[in-house]
Amino acid sequence: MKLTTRGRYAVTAMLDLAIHGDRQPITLADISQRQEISLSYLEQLFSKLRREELVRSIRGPGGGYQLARGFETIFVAQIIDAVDESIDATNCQGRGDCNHGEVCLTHHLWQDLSDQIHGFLSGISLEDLVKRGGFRTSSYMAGIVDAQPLTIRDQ
Amino acid sequence: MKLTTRGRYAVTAMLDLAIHGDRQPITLADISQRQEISLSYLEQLFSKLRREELVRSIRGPGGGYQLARGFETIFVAQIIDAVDESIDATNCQGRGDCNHGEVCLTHHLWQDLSDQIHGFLSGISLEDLVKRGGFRTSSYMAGIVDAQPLTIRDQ
DNA sequence: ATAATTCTTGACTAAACTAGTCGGGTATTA
DNA sequence: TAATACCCGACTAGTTTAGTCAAGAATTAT
Repeated sequence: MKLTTRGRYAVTAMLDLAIHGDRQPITLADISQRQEISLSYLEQLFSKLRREELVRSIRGPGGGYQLARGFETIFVAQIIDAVDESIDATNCQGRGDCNHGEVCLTHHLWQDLSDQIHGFLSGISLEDLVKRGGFRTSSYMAGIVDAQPLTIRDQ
Repeated sequence: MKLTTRGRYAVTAMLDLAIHGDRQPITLADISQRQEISLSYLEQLFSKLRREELVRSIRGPGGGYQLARGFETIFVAQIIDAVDESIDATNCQGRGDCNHGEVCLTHHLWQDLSDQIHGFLSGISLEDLVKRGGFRTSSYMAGIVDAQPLTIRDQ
């Protein structure tokens, strides 16, 4: 798993679909305008989302994209996994040869963290996001105060 | 907050200090050999760790680095914050102007995730890591099976 | 003193990645 | 047959990562 702006874009776009796409298909041009994401970039993302069967595409005039299944069965972790393909595992690749052929000192720590994050994001569906208007469990202000850039890279 | 291999290196190096440095100072050359991290790269990292007063340095022969305080009071989140300075908040910078001047659809979601991760890593001290030999709470095999690269970027 | 050791600092770099553009497709509908 | 909208691959500027290199300053041992 991996999480960059790309993943955020994908989740945002999927959420847009979930909100607006209950009847007719939604064009990427619409999503592009509403969410301020470049159209070409959206095309790249949706190519992956379609391959992972999270969305369905309909070509031609009146076409666009739809969720491939109910929004209560699509989870944030799945969306992120679809677009942020986790190419290389920099150090030990999940196997414990990070340090002189043995497991490195902090291997388990990152493993735990990985589990933690994956678990968290696997528990949040598009339905949750739609219904809670963004899924903040605690107060709004707490979020603003605590706001900081956040990045986690690699296995 | 931000988490890359740099953060992992830093935590690994600090853990090495916690394990080996209870009496005399430890040289970066030692850590470099034991943990297979480039010496020059370690120098960069420890420069930051020292500025954040997580370690103390002693120059000259017999010198090296020591933890600046007890290992039960140094937490993983602090180490990562020290080396992975979170320069830019790509989209809304923590303020809610991500989308047309309003908060973007998934703002709260990433906020929650950020809190989640920070909370998790703020609860783990070097002492925890030393005593549990890597801090795996669940079974070892579960970790191996679930092993995947993992990356989270930005606010 | 002076040599060896070890930290200290800054400039530089190859490789990778991100976010995005561009151009040319193909399917479908009006 | 023209317009719409998805589809796909190649290309790119900018940033970041992980690392090298070189010079210097403090401290200890001889």
